[in-house]
Amino acid sequence: MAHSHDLPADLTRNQGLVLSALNHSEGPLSAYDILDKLRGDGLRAPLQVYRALDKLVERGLAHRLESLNAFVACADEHCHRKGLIAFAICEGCGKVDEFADGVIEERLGDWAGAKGFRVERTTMEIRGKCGACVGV
Amino acid sequence: MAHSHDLPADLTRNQGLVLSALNHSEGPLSAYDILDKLRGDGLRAPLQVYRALDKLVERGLAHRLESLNAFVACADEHCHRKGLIAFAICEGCGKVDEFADGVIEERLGDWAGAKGFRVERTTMEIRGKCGACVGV
DNA sequence: TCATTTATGTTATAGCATAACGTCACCACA
DNA sequence: TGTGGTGACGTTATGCTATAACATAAATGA
Repeated sequence: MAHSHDLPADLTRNQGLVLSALNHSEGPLSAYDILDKLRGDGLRAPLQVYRALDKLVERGLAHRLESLNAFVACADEHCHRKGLIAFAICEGCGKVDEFADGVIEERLGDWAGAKGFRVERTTMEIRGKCGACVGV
Repeated sequence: MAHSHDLPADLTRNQGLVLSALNHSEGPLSAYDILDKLRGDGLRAPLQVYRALDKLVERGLAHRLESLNAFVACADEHCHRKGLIAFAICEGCGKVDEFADGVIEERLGDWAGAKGFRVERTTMEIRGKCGACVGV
């Protein structure tokens, strides 16, 4: 759902515009979708959007969905969810649900420990139909 | 590691060429990487590669790595691994390790059940450094 | 002050993926 | 025998996603 929390005060203009576009969207947006929404605000080039997205993702204010090549605002109001986040993406309505699971993270850690693999980041994306769309 | 198992007999020429290219590669290949390797065998257009990849992925003989926009041969010799597969991608050497974890799958199922979400497929990709590359 | 860093704007280009068309080989079965 | 369906193939063109390279300007901090 589109939510209306205030943007962090220290965002730059472009970062603020991009985050705001994501916050007001019902679902994920591609960088080019965002650009189209923000042409009226003076943005002209993909790079302006990508640069803003980089910063937002870095700060955890937005997430990249690898399987869609698209971005969503972080669902957590105050945005400090740590560790592995999983996304459930509905193919019906396009909405994305975000959740964390300590057990999954732990299993992953076990596997990595056993293999000597140093985990830097993990993407976990579930595709399917959400409850509302299954009923149809 | 490049391995040398025989290809399934019922692959078409293009599918065989593409799978063979993946089998002989140390790491993931993009569709265009594959195309370049196979120009000598008569392939000319990206679509020829993408069509073959679609079939291979559908049959579980190859996997798509969403976070790389690239593809790998399935690591399982006889290729019938069912359910969720996780990939650990080394940023150092580029190699990909493939594993399955029943517990993770179960946790996912629990979450989905509680939400009424019908899971169709899941991608799980871990980025980091493999044991061999951490030491460096 | 002056050097460093960070954000910005712009053009051009690289890399990934599919649309839309036509052809051909194969196979089931009337 | 032939006829229709299916699935692979080949080709051209195009669209979507992402970054390189270069220039400018503003903020930071020793």
